[in-house]
Amino acid sequence: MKELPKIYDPAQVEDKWYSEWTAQNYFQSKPNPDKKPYTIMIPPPNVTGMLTMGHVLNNTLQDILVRKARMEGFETLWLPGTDHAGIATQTAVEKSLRAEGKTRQDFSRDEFLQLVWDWKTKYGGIIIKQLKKLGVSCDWSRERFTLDEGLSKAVREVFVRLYEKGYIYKGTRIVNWCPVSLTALSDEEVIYKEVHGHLWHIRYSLKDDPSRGLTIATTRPETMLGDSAVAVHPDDKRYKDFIGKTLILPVANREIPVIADPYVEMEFGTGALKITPCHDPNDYEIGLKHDLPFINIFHADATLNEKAGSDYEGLDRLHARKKIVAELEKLGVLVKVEKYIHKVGFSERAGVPIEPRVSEQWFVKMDELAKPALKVVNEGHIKFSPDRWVKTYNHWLENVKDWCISRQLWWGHRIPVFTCPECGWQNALREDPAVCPQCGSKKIKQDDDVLDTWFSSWLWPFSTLDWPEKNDDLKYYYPTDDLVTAPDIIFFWVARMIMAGLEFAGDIPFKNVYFTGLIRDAQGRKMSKSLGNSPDPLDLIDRFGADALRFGIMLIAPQGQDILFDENRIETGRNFMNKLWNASRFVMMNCPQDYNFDAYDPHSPALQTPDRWILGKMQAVIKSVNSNLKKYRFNDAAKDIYDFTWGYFCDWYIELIKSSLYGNDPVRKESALGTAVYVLRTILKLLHPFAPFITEEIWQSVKKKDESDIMISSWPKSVRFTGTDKSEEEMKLLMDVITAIRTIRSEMTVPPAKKADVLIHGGTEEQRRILMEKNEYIRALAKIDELKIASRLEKPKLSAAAVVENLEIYIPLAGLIDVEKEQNRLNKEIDNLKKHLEGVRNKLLNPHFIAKAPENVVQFEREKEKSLSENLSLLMSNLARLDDR
RNA sequence: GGGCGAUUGGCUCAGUUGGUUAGAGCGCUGGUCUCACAUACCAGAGGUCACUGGUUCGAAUCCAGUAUCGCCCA
Repeated sequence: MKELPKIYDPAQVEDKWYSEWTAQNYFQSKPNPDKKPYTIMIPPPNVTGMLTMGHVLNNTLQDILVRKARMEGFETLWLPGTDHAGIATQTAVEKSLRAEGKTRQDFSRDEFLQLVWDWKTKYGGIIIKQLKKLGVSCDWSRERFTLDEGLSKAVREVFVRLYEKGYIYKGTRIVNWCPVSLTALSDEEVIYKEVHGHLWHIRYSLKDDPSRGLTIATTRPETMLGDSAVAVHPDDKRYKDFIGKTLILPVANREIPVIADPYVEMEFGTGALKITPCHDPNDYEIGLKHDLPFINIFHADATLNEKAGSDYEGLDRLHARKKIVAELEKLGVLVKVEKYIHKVGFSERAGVPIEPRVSEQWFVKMDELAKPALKVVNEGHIKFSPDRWVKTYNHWLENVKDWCISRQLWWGHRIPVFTCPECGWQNALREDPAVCPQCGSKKIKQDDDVLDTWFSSWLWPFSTLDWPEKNDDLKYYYPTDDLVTAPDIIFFWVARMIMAGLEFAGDIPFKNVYFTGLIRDAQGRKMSKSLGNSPDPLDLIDRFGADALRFGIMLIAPQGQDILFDENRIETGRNFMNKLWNASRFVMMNCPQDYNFDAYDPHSPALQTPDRWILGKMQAVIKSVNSNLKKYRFNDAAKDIYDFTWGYFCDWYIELIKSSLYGNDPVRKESALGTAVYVLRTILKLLHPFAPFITEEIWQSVKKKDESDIMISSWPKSVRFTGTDKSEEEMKLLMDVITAIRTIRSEMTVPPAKKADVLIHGGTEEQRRILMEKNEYIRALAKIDELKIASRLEKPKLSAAAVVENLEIYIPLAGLIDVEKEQNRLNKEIDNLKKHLEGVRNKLLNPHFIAKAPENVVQFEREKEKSLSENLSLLMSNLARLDDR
């Protein structure tokens, strides 16, 4: 037998097994009519992204589901891939160009795209490599990318179908504009953050009577250069006679009307609202309604343009704001400045405030797509877990707005709409035309914009299976089974995938959605690059091992709750792996060279009480792990395995069997060793989805001759063994007695090396029989020299006492006993019992309780009362006799 | 403004159908390098379950309200 190191070193093991599994093609899946499929599509990370703790959580969860399904005999496909992350990737490339003093406009579109592809090749593989470090069992032969040929074909097909159906249209609208990325964004890409700003109160005076005027309140004074009106509520008595009059806009000195609109909130600010139709979505609506002029004062990069006047042209938003506030002050029209906290929309990617901008964009009509998507979730065809997310989903879909899908970028799927400048023909096409289909002009031109990245992601569950091509894969794997994702992309992605699945693939894209929590730092803050509070998972893997990271995260990932990350959770994971390693080392050290792993029979009558007991506990843990995983209670399943392995198998069972292993009885030795191996093998299987590497490594030493690797082995089944109930009872008594003796020893500070004598008396004949029969376990685990068990024994002088289930336990401690200490100990125990007993008696004295509580509960309390009072009197008499020296 | 979630030892969290003295890990205290493991072992201390009311024989658990914190939407 090879001597194993005392400390488990994951670095020696993890990469080795990953290469082995890959070499064996274990992750690869092919449609197999003899097996049921189990499919998960990975939420594709950004191709140029780096692995975050969120990815670790999300992908570990998927790997657990997938590895378990594989062991259960499903034809398992976990399909991986990445998305092209339009804005993020293009921004990254442009940034690197800027470092060389260049912009994308210095290149042709094709040249620039080549640069992005180069960039993708250089950095694109990183996150995939990182995922492999984590141990995920994806079918890499099927890895997809949202911009690859097949997926692009799907995107184009979908666009054309929607266009032909009239669901895609082009329109001039006010949209969310990112002044850094210089593109439109969808509503979902805007994040609202609380900002400490100001509310400036500015007086606009009447043209006809400058002594009178209206005071408006605004958070963005610089936009007043684009004002077209001031609106008041039609019922607002204060302003009734202003309606229809003309105001002079300060600084710009333009004339603007006062209009009435019920949209204005009378209570907010001054009740008078400046209307800037080009720079606020609500003002835009009012502008349309009242046919106001639209004055755009911003360039695309949110610097002011010539319409803002020569004093302001070229300034950015914030400089213009400062300047105009100073000017208003000088003019004496700045009435008041209040501090004001309000929400401002920021660009999700660039992190700057978005600037509403009127522009021509492409939209998808959503209302018809939303209806069936609502239905399948509300009728339970797709289940959300936790199910409270259904409400959020419903709310969004019931109020869904049209989706702005055009982006003013180059990196992405170019919108397949072609226009002929000669004859005005326009259409969306599946193939690029050489000439205008109508007039034959060669000047036919494709739209310049690309599609929102999510316009490819929403097709992911079927585009990855080569839709629109009809093939066996699609038929076999679609609909997929589980989707694991974070709730922050429920609108971006989950809802849209459901719509797309129903509309294009003709069925739901998945049956279950599990929403993970978000990982936060130990102070509860979101992990972010700017805070620098996000640990690098690769660094954690280096230090603790992937298994420890995975298991540690699973232990702290309660269902659907946010997770506060703390490194010592990963330490707990590492310690557990080490514990398992050493327990396995112990078992193997006791296996003879030629040990036959096939010979063991868990039903053998030769098995001892501890053997049957641990088999019973194992039984329970298999059941519990199964039921918890079914309910997506990953942390509970992890804890089941942890508690069983550490708390029962290591702390008790291994200690209990040492006497058998080191003893001379071959039958007992065989039973103990066989059971230990059998239980260990089961632990490894149960743990394998959580900690694939270490379990595979250990498995090689305990597998049977004809068995292969653990990752393709079979999932443990619940089997009933005989005699587990009886062994459970006996073991409980044994463990209680051992713990009681240990407690006395510890509290009386009997040195662990010193063996003590113990006398046990009282109790029932059956109890004494059990203790007699198993006395060697008590001797070994409680470190006892002489053990006497009888119905009546005299309490030795100078001894400490404990009571367990009406058995009295005495430990003679001549020379060691501290009478006062023992007195305190007994008194404390007596107080405890008294308090408990009082509660029980109060219940029993309550006639309503006796009358209304179920019979078994009443009976239970009666029995409790009996045993508590007996224990109490035994302890009290021991206390009384303490002075007998 | 609307919705969702959280509040349980010093910290982070379990507690599933209301019923045993509310559990765990970390931290803390005392003792052990005991021949698998000091990344360990043994023992212990520590909680009026945010607050107020209600339902019930019985509430951490169900209901209503309040407070604080967080998230989403407008």
